[in-house]
Amino acid sequence: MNFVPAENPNPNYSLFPGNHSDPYPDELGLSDYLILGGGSLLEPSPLLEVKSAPEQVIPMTTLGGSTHTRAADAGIENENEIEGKRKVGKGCRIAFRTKSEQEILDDGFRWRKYGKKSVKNSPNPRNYYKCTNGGCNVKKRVERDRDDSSYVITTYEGVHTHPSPAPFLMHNYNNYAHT
DNA sequence: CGTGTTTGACCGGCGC
DNA sequence: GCGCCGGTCAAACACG
Repeated sequence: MNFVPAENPNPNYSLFPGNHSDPYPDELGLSDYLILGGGSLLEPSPLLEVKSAPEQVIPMTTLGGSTHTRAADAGIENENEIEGKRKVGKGCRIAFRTKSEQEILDDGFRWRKYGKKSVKNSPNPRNYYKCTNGGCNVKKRVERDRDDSSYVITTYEGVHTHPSPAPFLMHNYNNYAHT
């Protein structure tokens, strides 16, 4: 059960950019995130556009030329790993690198685990989740940083076609995401 | 019984 | 064509 009542919100809620007035609350350990998308891809989710430190957001189109960017910090070795597989119209992807003991960062949505794979060059497995809401195709994958296992890398892919089931998030969704 | 997890099988893309 | 690799499927299982 990922649902958390509004009167007792999981602290991890605040790690999600849409849930906090400051998307980089250092005291909470959120160190970085990337928006993997833009350019020819679909528009990023309005929910994810709530950010105040644009210098830390690296559009996919700028990642290719640099030998070492925050992409590497996030455990993404090269542009192929970012652009690869699904160059065509799969929507926005965004990766968070979060310092956390927990691997499951409750973002207010309900996720069903559908796979687990060990990845090359990493001692840590990667877990695959789908949003359980019918018709919503959003996926996320969660893995620990290959180099520093105190960090969790969470990658979201797609845009939710529905509001969060959590009232706490609903407020933010209504504020930021409705068009 | 409904819902979510586990886990090996399977599949498709890519490089050689 | 073959093997590697990342991603997904689905049957079995666990648990309320």
